[in-house]
Amino acid sequence: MPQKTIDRRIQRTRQLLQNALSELILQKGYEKVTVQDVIDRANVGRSTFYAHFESLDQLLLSGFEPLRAQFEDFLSGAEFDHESPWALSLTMFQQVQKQQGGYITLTHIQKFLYGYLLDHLKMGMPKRNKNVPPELLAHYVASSFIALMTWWIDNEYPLSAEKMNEIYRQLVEPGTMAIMMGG
Amino acid sequence: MPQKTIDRRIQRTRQLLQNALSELILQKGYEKVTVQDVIDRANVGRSTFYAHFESLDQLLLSGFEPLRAQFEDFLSGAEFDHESPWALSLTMFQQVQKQQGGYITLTHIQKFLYGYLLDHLKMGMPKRNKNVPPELLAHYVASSFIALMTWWIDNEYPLSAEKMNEIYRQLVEPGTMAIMMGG
DNA sequence: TATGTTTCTGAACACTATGTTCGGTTATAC
DNA sequence: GTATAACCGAACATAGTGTTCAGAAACATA
Repeated sequence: MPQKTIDRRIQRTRQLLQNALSELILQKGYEKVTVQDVIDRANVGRSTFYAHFESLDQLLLSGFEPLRAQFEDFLSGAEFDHESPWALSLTMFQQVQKQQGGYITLTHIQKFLYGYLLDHLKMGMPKRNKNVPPELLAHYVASSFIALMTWWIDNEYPLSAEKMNEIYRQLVEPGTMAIMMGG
Repeated sequence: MPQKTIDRRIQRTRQLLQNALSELILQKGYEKVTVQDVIDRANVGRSTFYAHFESLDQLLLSGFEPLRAQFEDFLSGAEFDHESPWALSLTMFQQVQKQQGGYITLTHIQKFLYGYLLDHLKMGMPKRNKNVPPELLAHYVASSFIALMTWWIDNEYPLSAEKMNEIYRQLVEPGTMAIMMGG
């Protein structure tokens, strides 16, 4: 049973922590950020931090939640059941650029995407071709996507999302299709 | 001016530390290994560790050195100047499997490979096609390779190096060639 | 605006790890 | 055999983690 309203202090605290983490990640990279850094910058008590999150990872994930939920909705929507998995990529490029997600979250997107692709590949792939495990194919398609996304973010979005998506498909689709149709 | 012989104690200490690190990585993954773990298992004094390496990362890198040097030799050899970059991949699969390098070192291989590919792509690519930056192409080819390698290692080499190489080329070559020839 | 509840605070604590220092011990090269 | 270089390990300073708890502050609600 969800609360009607959430205590303003809670919202405030979480927001402060998330903002502090974001800024610190930009400054020195996630690996080097400590809980101490975050609570210092957010000006929040140590115990308060642990009352809300049990680790830095959790705090990071909590910020990613809206984006993740959005993708989940999108992926479970009926509209794409009969489309190929490729229909996803453009939206993903666009969403990531819009939200300026940063590549910190890409790991999570990758896992998510992998699971999705694996399902769809298992359905859509003929039984032949034991040669190439669907897990490998899904891993490749997801990894390639993340690779392009990483380059794109690192270089501060030098091309449009549409162009990136076009390149992605040009690169990945031919080889994948060939193998799926029975290499 | 390099030493004629290296003090046996030095060799012994470094070997012990490297072995200890390898074993610990297999047991619990690099991220969770501490200096304390390493010196305990190697049975080496704390100060001794720091006399040889200034961090765990350095110790890790030192173990990677032979493999890296080998690749460097290989890549700078004349024999492949007129071959396509694809000639590399099989050897790499084979080498990594032989040396049981583990994916810890893959980051370094990737950087290395990226530089190599970028050089060769800039040479071999017509001037047309400003659309797709060679940096992106090199990044993609290197990343895909690392992706397949990662999957292969994670799953404990379920396919032969030859088979992996074949799949890699089937997946990556068509799209890449199409773009290089002027997508 | 009074009240009971929830949240925040911050200091104290136990713990784990890092990296340095230094006097004493041991192995090695020659 | 001896000088030297490497090793040892305990002690120390530093820094981070995660927990606890009593008191202060903010909040929702009526």
